[in-house]
Amino acid sequence: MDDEHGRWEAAERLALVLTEGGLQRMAARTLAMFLFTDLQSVTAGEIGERLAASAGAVSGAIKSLLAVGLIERLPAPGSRREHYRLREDAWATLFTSQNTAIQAMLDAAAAGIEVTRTGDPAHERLSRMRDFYEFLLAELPGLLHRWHQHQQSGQSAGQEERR
Amino acid sequence: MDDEHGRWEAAERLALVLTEGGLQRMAARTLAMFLFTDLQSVTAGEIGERLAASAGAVSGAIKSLLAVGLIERLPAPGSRREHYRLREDAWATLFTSQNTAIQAMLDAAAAGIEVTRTGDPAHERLSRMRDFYEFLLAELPGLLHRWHQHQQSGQSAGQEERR
DNA sequence: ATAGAGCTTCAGAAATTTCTGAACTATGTT
DNA sequence: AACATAGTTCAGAAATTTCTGAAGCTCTAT
Repeated sequence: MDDEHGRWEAAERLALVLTEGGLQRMAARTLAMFLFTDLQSVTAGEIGERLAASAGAVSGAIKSLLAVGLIERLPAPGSRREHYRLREDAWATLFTSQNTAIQAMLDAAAAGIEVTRTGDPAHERLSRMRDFYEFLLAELPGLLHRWHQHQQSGQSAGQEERR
Repeated sequence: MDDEHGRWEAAERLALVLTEGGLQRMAARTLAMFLFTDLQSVTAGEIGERLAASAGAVSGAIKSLLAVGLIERLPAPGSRREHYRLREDAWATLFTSQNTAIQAMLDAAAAGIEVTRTGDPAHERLSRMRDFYEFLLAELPGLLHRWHQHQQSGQSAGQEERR
């Protein structure tokens, strides 16, 4: 533990996983940095320095992470530099963002059902697809609810610090 | 309904959604074609014709769809052309394929926990991340089980007929 | 007010992904 | 056995994504 080299290597590895998952490259690296830093909050400059990226690239990454709600801007301590940090519910948010993908699939299926005739193979197939995504969408709220309960009931990794 | 133009437009639209979700472009278009065709099975040639794509591109797309288990090769009727069709459980498979992504996140978190010291902010953050993905992974089997039950009990979520 | 640090935007460069076309392999037909 | 059709592979072309660097804007402190 406490292996500085291993830490950033692990961070970059996580960034790759996030990229596969659909995040843009620099956004993924930035998110990983937020996770692996020991600072309570970081500035754009610090991110750029650690990732060896231009200010422009960092700016874009922060913008997109803010947009999807994974990080938040801290009420400025009073200074020139903006401070950001990972949001408390970042993981649930990241997971939930797939709801929109599921809804999009549902819509696509519905559109297909509209333009095909009842009984046609395509119509049947699309109906099954719609059923699945409808089911999935209906299950998600309960799943997140169980997560919050699970969290409340003080499981492992419990001791939070505040700031 | 039964609008040939609208049908393929809807198919291409679904392909875009699938692409956002991480599928390669041609694989996504091919999968959409499998969904929207009225044929019970299709050949590589038919796909290439409909999508106006080269045989090489189609070959690659089929290969990758087979690899993730979304389509299957039909026991050749006896001929030269290979026939393929969408697998019955394609949607559950597509959904489940995210399990590997979740496992990858879990592994990345674990790696980070290894190289940080207990009590460090990063260590705490990574622990919370691990907790979430552990929870998620544990929930998935139950969710798929409920889907299969839901399916059995024949409620096709609406006014569709069965076949 | 002015200076200057930090941030954003954007055009063009660089890197990556994706597709085509042609050569090659395999298989069924005559 | 020879031919022809279906499918696969792969190098290079095309398209797309992503990043840099520079210009411009904003806001704090002097």
